[in-house]
Amino acid sequence: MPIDDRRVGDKRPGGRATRVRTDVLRAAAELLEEVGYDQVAVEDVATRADVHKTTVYRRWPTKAELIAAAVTEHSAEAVPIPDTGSLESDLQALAREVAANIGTESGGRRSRSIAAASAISDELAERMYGFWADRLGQSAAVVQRAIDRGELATNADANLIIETLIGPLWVRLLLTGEPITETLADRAAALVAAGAKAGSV
Amino acid sequence: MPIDDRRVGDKRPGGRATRVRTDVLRAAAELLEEVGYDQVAVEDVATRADVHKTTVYRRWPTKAELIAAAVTEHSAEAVPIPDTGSLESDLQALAREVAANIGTESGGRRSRSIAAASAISDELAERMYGFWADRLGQSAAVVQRAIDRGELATNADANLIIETLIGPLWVRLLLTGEPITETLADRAAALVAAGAKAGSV
DNA sequence: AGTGAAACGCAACGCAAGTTGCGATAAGGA
DNA sequence: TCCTTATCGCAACTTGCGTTGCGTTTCACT
Repeated sequence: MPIDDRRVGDKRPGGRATRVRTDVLRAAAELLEEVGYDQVAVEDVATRADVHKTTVYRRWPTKAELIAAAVTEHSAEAVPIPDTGSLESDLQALAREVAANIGTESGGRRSRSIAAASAISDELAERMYGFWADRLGQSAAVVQRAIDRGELATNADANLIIETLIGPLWVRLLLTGEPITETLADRAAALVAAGAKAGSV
Repeated sequence: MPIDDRRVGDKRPGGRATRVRTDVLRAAAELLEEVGYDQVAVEDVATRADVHKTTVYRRWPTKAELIAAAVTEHSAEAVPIPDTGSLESDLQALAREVAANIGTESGGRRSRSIAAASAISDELAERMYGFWADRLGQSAAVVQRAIDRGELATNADANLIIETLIGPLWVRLLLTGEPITETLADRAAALVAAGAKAGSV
């Protein structure tokens, strides 16, 4: 259970406590993208945030908690859900978005660390699961709109379609290590869109 | 670079050295499936294998190397590539196979640890990439056969199709944590098969 | 059987992660 | 402004991973 439950609206929203919190999370996110989860030392995070090691450990009991907090803080920012008018282009936009996020050197390192979190501890895994279920659930809206437009049958599996769309990107990131390009995103989107439509006939 | 380059045909294939090797790798694989990567202590592996901690460290310089060796040893065993006569059923068989491997409690823990390896060190990641590239490359044969049969266009992207097939399974394992069932495998196979055929028109 | 080389067991060590107690400081309200 | 409380800095400590040196055992080959 994270000690860090400070949010906007708490007792001291604008004081030192909040500044320390944001500084530490930012430093953690930076280091994560630079060297990867395993190479991140909590003490280095503290140093970069101009804070003492003890302070970090008091807020986030373990390195895993700290990284999880930093990642969710960063990723919770913007989740643009495309609405271009057709399933193909919506899926393409989604896939390109994911590819842009995990396809870069730093983004890849960050994303790999996220995935690795589920292997660290079951408790941490649960937190990440909730995060992703929510995020993919939001993306599923494009499928629902396609159903509403009559592009897909009413029984189309929105979750499966989204999971299958981003699947090859994550497989490349975590398993084969092959490059994650915009072209790949486009092809995956075309493949999944075609399959979804064909399957819903 | 792993010290462990002993193979069948080496200097002392039947002696203590080989027994130690197999015992340690088996113990490591067991513990990995029981508690997950992060909770595996090298000393515990040594104890379970009735071997001293030092011996393990001499063969495998780091915990990551040890786990990687244990995993590849286990996974390199059987890779049945289905050949049922149609793309749909071949993809279904492949997906079911993967689902059976990563869908169980222990298999899931093992697979998560494999994926986490790419976040541990770049060197270790390279090893795993090679392993998976080879494995998925073998699976791509079913797509090639479909092309040969005329089910798919000659320019069908075999790698993409395989990556998209297993994608949703791995996404569930690593991101959303949702159950990985045979039904899911069947649906993913149907979706990808339909998409591959539609896209190749 | 004997012999050199390789591998193992054992104990001790170095090092970094994570913890704890206490004094100092900053925030919010009277 | 003053006072209470929460938070931080600091230093010392504990713990466990990974390492090293050395004596002992086992293997493969005469």
